[in-house]
Amino acid sequence: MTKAQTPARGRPARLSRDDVVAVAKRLLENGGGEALSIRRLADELGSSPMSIYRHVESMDHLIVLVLDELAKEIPKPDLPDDPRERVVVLWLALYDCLAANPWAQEVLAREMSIGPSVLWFVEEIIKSFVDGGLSLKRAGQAYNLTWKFSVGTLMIDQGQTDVEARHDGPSIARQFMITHAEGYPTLRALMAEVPNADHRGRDRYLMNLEILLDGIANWK
Amino acid sequence: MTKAQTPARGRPARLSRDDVVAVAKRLLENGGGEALSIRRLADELGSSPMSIYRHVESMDHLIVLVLDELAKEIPKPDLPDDPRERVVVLWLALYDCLAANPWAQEVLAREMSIGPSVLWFVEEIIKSFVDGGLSLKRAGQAYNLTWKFSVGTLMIDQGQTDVEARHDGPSIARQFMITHAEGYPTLRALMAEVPNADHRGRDRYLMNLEILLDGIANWK
DNA sequence: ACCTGAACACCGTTCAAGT
DNA sequence: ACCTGAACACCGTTCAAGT
Repeated sequence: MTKAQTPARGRPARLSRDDVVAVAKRLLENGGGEALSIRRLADELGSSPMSIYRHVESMDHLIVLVLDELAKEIPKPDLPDDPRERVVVLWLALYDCLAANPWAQEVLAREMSIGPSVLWFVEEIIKSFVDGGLSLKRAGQAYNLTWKFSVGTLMIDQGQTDVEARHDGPSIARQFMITHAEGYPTLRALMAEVPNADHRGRDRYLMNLEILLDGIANWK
Repeated sequence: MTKAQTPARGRPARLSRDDVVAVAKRLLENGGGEALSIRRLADELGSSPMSIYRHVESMDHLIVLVLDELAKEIPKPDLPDDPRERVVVLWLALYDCLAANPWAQEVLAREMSIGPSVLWFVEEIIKSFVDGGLSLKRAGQAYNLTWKFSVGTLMIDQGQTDVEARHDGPSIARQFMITHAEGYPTLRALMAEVPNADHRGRDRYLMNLEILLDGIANWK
């Protein structure tokens, strides 16, 4: 009860950090990365921009807090006995959460960091790699590799979806590609054989993850 | 000579698209992603912000043009006979260019796209996968997988470096991690065994790429 | 202790006008 | 055809003052 020892003094707090973080999260959920700003947050809370800074240090700090709030909500999956299956199940849980919350990727790009609440997943993934036969150090490296691959996947897939939505149609980049493929026979053949190739989505993520795990299993 | 058929009319152009793109690139090289803005660009060119829009459609369009300018400069490596070695050499050339130009990753995160000038690399990588025994479709998928991994690597490594530079010291996220690792035995053991684990750099990228290629070679 | 208003130094983009 | 100035609707953050 250390808190009760300090008697209430000065103006009573109308806002709390939890309020600020909760509203920030709601703004992101409703309007994506662009919807979050200190000023809009203050509007939504009926306060002045500066009152936000009583409760969080900066925009960067706020982002870390919101990401952690999201991480808390990820349902912890049942863990199979087989270590490799466990890695797949754990990564799919993280993938599903991030894929369902595109704003999280946007803010991940702004401040590349994770809060304490994902540590359960990190712990279980590394442990699974160890159970699968890797040394502790190798398991850490394997975790790092799967993390890089997962972030790359989410960023690129979401980035493509965003660009398509903005220009309603294939992105500027894909148009460039189509227009300039003439000189490149393999590329042209590929575009002819699979013209609507789409490398996005959960199934493709799973397939690529399995390839990665094959490579890791083969580690010398 | 179609151009000469239109006689010069109206005010002569003081700016050109090439000028605009060149100065934008210089701003990025000197000051990173934050240094590029339409207004600063106009200042640097001695013009008003609006004159930029005569030569590029928007900020997004400008970013695509600057990235393509960078891609043009990537030296094309000598290609070994062995298809797998070829893939490694090609990806390392792309990695080296992007690792040497951190601003490119920042703008890659803003507008996820590539211009026509990287197509030579894409062509050669996909061709190498085909030469290595993959079907055309599989080769396209393999390219996409290595691209996702590469982008993830660059983003995360650079993101970590940025955050460390801003807070001069371990990032907020890493401090969270250290503080909260108590409940997680594997994590704690890993931090004790390799306290200064650094997963960044060219050697690690190469090592992970080889793991990926092992997994791809194992494709059923 | 907490909150506010005004200000600083910026953004991308649009509009109507100038040469 | 190309460029400009003024304006619109925003940013994050600092400072000094109010309750």
